[in-house]
Amino acid sequence: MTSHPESASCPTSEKPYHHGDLRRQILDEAARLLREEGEAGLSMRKLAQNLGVSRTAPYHHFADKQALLCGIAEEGFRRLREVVRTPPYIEGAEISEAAVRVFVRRYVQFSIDNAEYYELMFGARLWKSQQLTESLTVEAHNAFKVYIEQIRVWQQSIRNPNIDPLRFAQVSWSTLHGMSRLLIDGIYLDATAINVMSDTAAKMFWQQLCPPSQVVS
Amino acid sequence: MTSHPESASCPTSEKPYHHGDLRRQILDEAARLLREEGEAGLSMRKLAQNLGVSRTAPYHHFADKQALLCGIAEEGFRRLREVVRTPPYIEGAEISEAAVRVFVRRYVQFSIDNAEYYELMFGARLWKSQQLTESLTVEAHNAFKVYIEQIRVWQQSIRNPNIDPLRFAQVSWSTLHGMSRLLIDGIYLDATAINVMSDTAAKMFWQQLCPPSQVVS
DNA sequence: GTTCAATATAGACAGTGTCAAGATTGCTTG
DNA sequence: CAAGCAATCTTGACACTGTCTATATTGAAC
Repeated sequence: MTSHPESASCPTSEKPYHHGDLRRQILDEAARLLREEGEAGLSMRKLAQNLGVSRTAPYHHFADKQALLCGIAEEGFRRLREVVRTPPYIEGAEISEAAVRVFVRRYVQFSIDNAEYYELMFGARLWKSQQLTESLTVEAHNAFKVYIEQIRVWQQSIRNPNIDPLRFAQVSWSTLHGMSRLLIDGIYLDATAINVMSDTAAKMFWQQLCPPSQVVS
Repeated sequence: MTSHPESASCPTSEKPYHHGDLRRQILDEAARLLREEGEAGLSMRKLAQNLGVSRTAPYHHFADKQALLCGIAEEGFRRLREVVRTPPYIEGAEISEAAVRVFVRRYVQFSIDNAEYYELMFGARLWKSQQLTESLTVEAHNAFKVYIEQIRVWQQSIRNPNIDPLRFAQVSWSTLHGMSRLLIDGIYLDATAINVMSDTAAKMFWQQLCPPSQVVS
């Protein structure tokens, strides 16, 4: 009576009791739901249903919804770190305005291409909750550190002692973050202007890093 | 005779059937809940209960929760407009870096002092919903227009034809918005650095508006 | 004084996060 | 190979949410 014909042993058709890859699939499906339906469209129950498991199955992989969101954000930070780290200039060569331009465009593009991650990564939902996962905290601080390091490299390349790397990092990141959010949240609607805006920001950064020494006019 | 002992005429003790000032009180209590408990702490039911009315009473003043949020955001935009509009410099006098500094500090301070409003005003919850109230849309666009107008005044005061007002408005607003969000969302934690950051941003803006024409060193 | 629109109410429904208790499985250790 | 154990999955239950419907009360207009 306990185990009958349809029980298990047929991994392809009938689902086995143990899913095997659930955690991974939860993360992916959750991101998909976020992207396609927004935060309101993501619920633990719908998630479970879409994956064909019971409502409470996800709770064996994430303590609660908050922990799941932390898990998604964590992946986002790993991706972002790669974007920030990849040098936009030829190794060893001096930094240029073009390199800054590439960097800015790359950041903004990342935030748009990974909007559902970005919103979580920097949303009040996580940061004001005081319930951040240990691993998320680590991953996030890593990303920040990489950014500051990047700025420091620029500064040293430029040899401009007037720049305080921390301050410049804070303000420039604010600009990137602000642009990203305004685009993601649907306040800046004109998507065709993204690159122009990015380049304007890059020019502003560049004039900070390397102020013009001559009058042009 | 219509008015019985407990009916009206005694506004202090027994509640009359018609509340009289419900819409106003809903807006205030909602903002209070948002501020003290965050978005998760705001529910239509709790709101009604706190005000001593039935669960569905608020629905006679706001079509749904979304409309209520729009109402709150609308008030925020009205406040913001005043902040942006108030000239930070002596009327008629030429703009100065100090004036820009005042402007930046004022914006950031507004976003912090009215964090619960700011989050709604620029949150995806409203802007991506495609369900903005008519009046909110108007109010928001007004705020944007005032900002751009402000930039245009600066540019004309400076007489720098190299500045494209629209572009500069977009990027500078991104910086202000980014700083505000990072502070509000609890990512930038060091509140003592707010003014320093603001001033760094102001300096960056100023160098854009009015690039130094001489080498200092 | 009657009528009407504005405002308030209780009842009901589907949906949510998540806790508790029990069922099923695969790995480990004897 | 057997037993046991921890990981995994399940159903049941609870309190809470937004919001629809139908009903009741009121202040003001005619």
